[in-house]
Amino acid sequence: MGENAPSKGNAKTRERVLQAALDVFFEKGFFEARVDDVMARAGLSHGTFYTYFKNKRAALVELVERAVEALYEITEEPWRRGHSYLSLEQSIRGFLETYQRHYKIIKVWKEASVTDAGLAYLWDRLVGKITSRIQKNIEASIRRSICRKVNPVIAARALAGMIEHYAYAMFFKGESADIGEVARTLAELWYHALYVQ
Amino acid sequence: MGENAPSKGNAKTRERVLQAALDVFFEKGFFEARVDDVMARAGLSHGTFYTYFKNKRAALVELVERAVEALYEITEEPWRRGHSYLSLEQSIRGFLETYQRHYKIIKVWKEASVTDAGLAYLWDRLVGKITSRIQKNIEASIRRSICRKVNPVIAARALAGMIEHYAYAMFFKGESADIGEVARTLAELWYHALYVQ
Amino acid sequence: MGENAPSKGNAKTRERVLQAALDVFFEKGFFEARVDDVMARAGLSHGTFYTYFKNKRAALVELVERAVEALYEITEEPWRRGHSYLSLEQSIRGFLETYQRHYKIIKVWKEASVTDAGLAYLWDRLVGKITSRIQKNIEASIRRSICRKVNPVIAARALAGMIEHYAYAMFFKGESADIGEVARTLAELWYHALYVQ
Amino acid sequence: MGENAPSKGNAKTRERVLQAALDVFFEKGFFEARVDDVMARAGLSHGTFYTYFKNKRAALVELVERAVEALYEITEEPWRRGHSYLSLEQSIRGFLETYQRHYKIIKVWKEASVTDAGLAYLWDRLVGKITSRIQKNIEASIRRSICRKVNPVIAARALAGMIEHYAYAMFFKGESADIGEVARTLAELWYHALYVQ
DNA sequence: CATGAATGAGCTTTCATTCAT
DNA sequence: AATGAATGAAAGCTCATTCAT
Repeated sequence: MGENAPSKGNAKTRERVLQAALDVFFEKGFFEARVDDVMARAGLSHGTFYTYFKNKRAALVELVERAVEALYEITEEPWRRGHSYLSLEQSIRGFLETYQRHYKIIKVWKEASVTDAGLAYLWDRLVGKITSRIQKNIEASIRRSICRKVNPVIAARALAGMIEHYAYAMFFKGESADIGEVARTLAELWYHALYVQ
Repeated sequence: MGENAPSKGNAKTRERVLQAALDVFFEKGFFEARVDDVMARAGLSHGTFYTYFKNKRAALVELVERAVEALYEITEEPWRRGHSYLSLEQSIRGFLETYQRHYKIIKVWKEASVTDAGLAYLWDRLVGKITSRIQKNIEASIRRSICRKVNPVIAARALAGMIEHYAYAMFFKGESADIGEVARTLAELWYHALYVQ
Repeated sequence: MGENAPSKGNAKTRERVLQAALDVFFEKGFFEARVDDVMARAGLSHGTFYTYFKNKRAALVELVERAVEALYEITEEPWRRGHSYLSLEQSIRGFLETYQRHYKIIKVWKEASVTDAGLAYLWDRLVGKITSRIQKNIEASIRRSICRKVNPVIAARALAGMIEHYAYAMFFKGESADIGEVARTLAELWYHALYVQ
Repeated sequence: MGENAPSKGNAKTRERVLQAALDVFFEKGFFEARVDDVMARAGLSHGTFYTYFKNKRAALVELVERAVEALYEITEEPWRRGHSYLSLEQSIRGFLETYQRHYKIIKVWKEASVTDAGLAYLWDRLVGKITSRIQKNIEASIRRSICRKVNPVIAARALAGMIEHYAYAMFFKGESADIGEVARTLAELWYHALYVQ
């Protein structure tokens, strides 16, 4: 990306603009959102936006980059603690909670990705990281014969996709919202899909 | 939607415009596509577009509505022939093939859905139809005790989402493309996720 | 230059826009002139400008290119008919008249050249063409010993510059405006500057 | 002009700003130069500019006014020592050297004059002073019959313009740069253009 | 029906200038 | 005196849509 902001201005104002941008992007949609709307929300003048960001996209990119860092935490811990159903449920729940914590930026991010290859790539890379971790897990399990002999590439993508898709539907389509039960059910499906018994 | 085109004009020309619209929307993206581009592709003048469609969106809606009809075929046949692994694999394969057959309009549709609630609703309704059918299937299976006792709403959404997500990634992100193997793996995951043994 | 206009639109309207552009550029100056001003003068809407020209500069370039063609006539005929004082006077008078005929675009052209290297180049090329013709003339005259032994490069530039400078001052600074007398005096200076007796 | 700077602030800082302004105006052109650029060059903050100058133009005007004083030296000495070819050559050479010594501000000045009547007037007044001195010289020479009977107003303007034009082309268009030879040739042309023998 | 010239609302961006600190 | 964040007027340009021919 690298087209980020001029390093001018006041850090607090910058924060104010970013927060306003996130809110407005989320509420009106990134494409519908006007720089004017953002700055009105921030209580600043239109021109000030350009003290901090090259353009509307640059503000989004900065928001996304911050989220990326936070979201990488998802790819770190989980799946480490064995392949028990329990650890799986905790991992899935963790994912859903992180997703929820960042749902505003995720919504805007995915919206913008539709016409912005750079942003789409960032998302795909994040998903890819998670997926390949799952894939390695499956491969190890197959080697240890505690898992069915499925194509690990396809299986990893399918199961990761199942979770991602559900999270999206749950938070943005207003579907079943009890994270606990969702995590339990998804973990159960996942567990039995792969593991014998 | 109800904002359909006046049924004026020559049917063949209308067809020509629609086909051009589909191609251009697919290639440039719906938002980037200009009415100009569409009509240049159709070999007609810019203004003629508005003889057939109220606006750019109306052409897309018409394309989507046609696809909806065709896509309902997915919701008809499958899952009917028992709950064998085999019928599942055939159903999934059928879904993937239908998805592939309509991939152009699906791509545009999903792209536009991001900022167009009406189009998003149409997709959700289609998915909902499939999902509720799956849900009923699961409920029946549970009743007949041939299936784990999972939350049928969540499970149906998750598994339907898994397939939909995979199809999207496969056709639009250029991932693993051997439909046969994909269908086999997805069916296997699904089958074991739900059915005992 | 080559960044000219879209080949769309009506030829008469294009002409109307160009004429309005020339007038407005001349009156307000190229930099001060707004596309709005031009189109108001043309009695057309703002947006229409962009049917015909990529931007403000493109309209100027088209005006300049037309002038260039006309101005090349200056470089064709003159200085051919011998080196008599009379032919010199006629040539200078011809130059001044042509300059006057195109004074509007010349003023705008020179103004814009200040910050536009492309336009400056076009003017320099035109002047260069005239100058090198004069230079060859001087060289020939020296060879035939009917002219003083001056550096022909410097002399040609100096004399061409003298005429160009005078034309500019005369038409834009409101100085002595009797073309006949000016041409006679300039010719006399030029003639004696070079030719013996 | 009369819009001069308030004589506030520290004289050394003022000097620093002016020097930076001259350099930046020269390098980027007056219109392209940003107050930001000037102050960055001066190693001062943007806002400080307005402690010393009312606006961007005021800084240029101050630079020009200083140059005007220095340039009036051109109008003082020369042409005094008789009408010999030698004194003429020395005068022209002196002009070229003075022009060269101030070439930075002259370039900017002439650039800005294109859209700034006040600055154009200052230049014209300077040129006018030189020209009228030449004119008087010619008139005296005609009275003493050592010079052809030309229109002294036109001749003075033409010859002064020739020198000015050449200086401009020489220093800003990168043409023939040996001042000695140029002065010699220009003096020769001028001398014979006017004086018999 | 087809045409394509004309429209104009609406967005993005720039930067000289101000002014509280 | 110096700072630099904030301002906001102003301009350029795009393109979906209209409508006279």
